[in-house]
Amino acid sequence: MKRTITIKDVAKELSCSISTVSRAFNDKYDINPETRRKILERAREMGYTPNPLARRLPQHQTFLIGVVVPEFINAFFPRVIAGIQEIMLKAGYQVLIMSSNEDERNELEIVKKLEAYQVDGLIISFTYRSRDMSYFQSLIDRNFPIVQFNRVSSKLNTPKVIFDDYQWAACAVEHLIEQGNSRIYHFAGPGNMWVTQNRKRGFVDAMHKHGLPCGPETIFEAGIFSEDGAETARRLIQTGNIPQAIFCFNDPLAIGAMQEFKEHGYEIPRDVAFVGFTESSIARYVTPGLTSVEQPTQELGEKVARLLLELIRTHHPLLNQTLVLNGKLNIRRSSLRK
Amino acid sequence: MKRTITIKDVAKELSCSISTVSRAFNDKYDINPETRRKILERAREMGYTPNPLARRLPQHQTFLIGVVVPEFINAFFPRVIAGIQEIMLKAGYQVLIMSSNEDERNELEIVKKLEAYQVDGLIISFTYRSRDMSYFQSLIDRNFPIVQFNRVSSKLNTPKVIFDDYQWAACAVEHLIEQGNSRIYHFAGPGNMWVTQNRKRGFVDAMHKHGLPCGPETIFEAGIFSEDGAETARRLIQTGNIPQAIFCFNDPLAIGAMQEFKEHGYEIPRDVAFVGFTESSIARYVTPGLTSVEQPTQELGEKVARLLLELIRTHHPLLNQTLVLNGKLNIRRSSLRK
DNA sequence: CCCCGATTCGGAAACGTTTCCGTAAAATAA
DNA sequence: TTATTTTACGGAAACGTTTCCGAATCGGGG
Repeated sequence: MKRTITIKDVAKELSCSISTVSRAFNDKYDINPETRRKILERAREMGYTPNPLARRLPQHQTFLIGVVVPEFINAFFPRVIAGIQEIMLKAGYQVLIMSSNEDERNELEIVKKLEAYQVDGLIISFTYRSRDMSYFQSLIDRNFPIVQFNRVSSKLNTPKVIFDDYQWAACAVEHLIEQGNSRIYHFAGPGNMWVTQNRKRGFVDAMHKHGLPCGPETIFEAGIFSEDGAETARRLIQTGNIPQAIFCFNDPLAIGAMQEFKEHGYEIPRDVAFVGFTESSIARYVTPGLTSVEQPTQELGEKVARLLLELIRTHHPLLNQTLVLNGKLNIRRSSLRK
Repeated sequence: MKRTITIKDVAKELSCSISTVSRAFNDKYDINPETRRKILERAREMGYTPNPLARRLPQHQTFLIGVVVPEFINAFFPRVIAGIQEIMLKAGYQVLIMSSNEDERNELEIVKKLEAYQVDGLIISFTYRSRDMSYFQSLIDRNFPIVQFNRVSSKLNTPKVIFDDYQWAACAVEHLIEQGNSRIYHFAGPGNMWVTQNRKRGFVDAMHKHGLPCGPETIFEAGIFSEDGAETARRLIQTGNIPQAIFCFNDPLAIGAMQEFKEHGYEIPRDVAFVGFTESSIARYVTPGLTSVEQPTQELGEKVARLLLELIRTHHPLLNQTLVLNGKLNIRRSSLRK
């Protein structure tokens, strides 16, 4: 690698001081517009760009923000990240994306790395197992800007952006009820996840509201992957305990379960109807098409990004709100009893 | 944000010089193991971590590498990135992930940003429209370490890691031929992509080898998204020009086309058989399951990362090879005429 | 006891910027 | 004209490290 060309070279070339060159690039008042123009022009010719590393050192700002997600195999998080990038790039920030791979230890390490890299703020969606929040609490105590989304922890007092899981779970279940189903089961997500609780509450309350049974024997902690859905379906089939409809925590769960039922000769939606919760784009491509709650992923990302920017700027405690986003129910064949 | 604790604080606390503290952290020989131990211990107690920004300034190494991918909506690139991270993190590098969103202008801007951030190297997979390689050539001329993968440009003399598209396309087509199909069409990808050419050649050569017709009227430049597949299928259906089997450039194309055929009353694989090329994980969840070529995504990422590390270390021109990876054909119902 | 090499450490320059402070020149006011 | 403010710029410190160079200490061989 050749020696890169620095501010000194430009200063020497134009026989002026480095402070002047710096001022030209930072667009400060203390400079003649004419000289500024000249410097910028000549610098461009010389191929000079300020070294952001050195630049950030005295500035105590890195214009870097860290994003930690539990995975990006499913389409959900990548799309949120796309929304985040959209906003952040415009605001002059770079986004450091890291995946904890659903591993709490990884997660902590990554956050420490990001902290050591002096990121100006952090956007995080937790592992479904994350329990120990003490380190994050200490970060917050040190006034470090953090915004949570999707997989949030209620213990942490930061801005949060979540989807209204409760309402839309209820909506999905009511759709199943409207279709004439009364024996409805719920395949739930991992127990300690916030979203799991909310979707489960939505299920329970919707059932109660219509006077339908929904004891613990109708709720199964299935998990998060399609294999989990298949596994839980298999158990159901073995015991012969088949409901009319199943509301699933997410799409992979639903798709795994549907696959399993189909392989055992059940027809969907005739024998068992399904509703999922979209964290992927495959719902429309399975057969039959999977009715599913759609979340505004891109918008979610943008909201999160804007909140963090605001938090970095003002550190205003009033930002520690919980923003609840709306979605919609995409009705497809898997839930329709025509 | 409170003032962060620096090397000076540690030095003062232990009443030694900052150079000694620095040496302790950099594990250099010029230090008594005993003092080193003490310093490290006390520094940990004080909660000191070296500021990587400042650290990298005199070092002329950032331990940052940039990864530019055209998208990460499909599962393919995220998985490759997972492989890259795996290796890079172990080697002490951070990975800056950026998506060009299939936009050539974006791509160029991102690369310049990454360059300005002094990344130690670049891993890139090009936009399907990327044509102007002059800037990348200039980077290479300046001895900047670049590794290409998947969507590579043959104009650029760098290490490349690609999948053996030619061979596996041929393999996929031969599978269709073995199943008794003779009128086979190809839904190709965007024209200027390297991989498009290779998969197309695989198709053509396999057809020729078995004495089957494969003129230009059997090859359709469909695109890259499921909508493109649906669109192309629609055109075929309108003209009534239906082949026995279709070999698709990728899975989304195949899935979109299958959907379209199904909606028009065709049965798959009875009326039309399908084979795709996996850049996603949905092949097994559509109905019927989509026969598809599987690429070793994780391994690809790891190989790419190792090559870049080697390139950074040695700048050895011998590394400018093209690594060709192997895959496998996952046979599912969409192509089986039992 | 002296000299020399090895070991361990401190001082200071360097990395490429930004920014504070001061000053000369220019512009304005008296 | 002189006094005062404004404008434009240069010098230098600072940011938090690494690293070069030199010095002090120590041990051992002569």
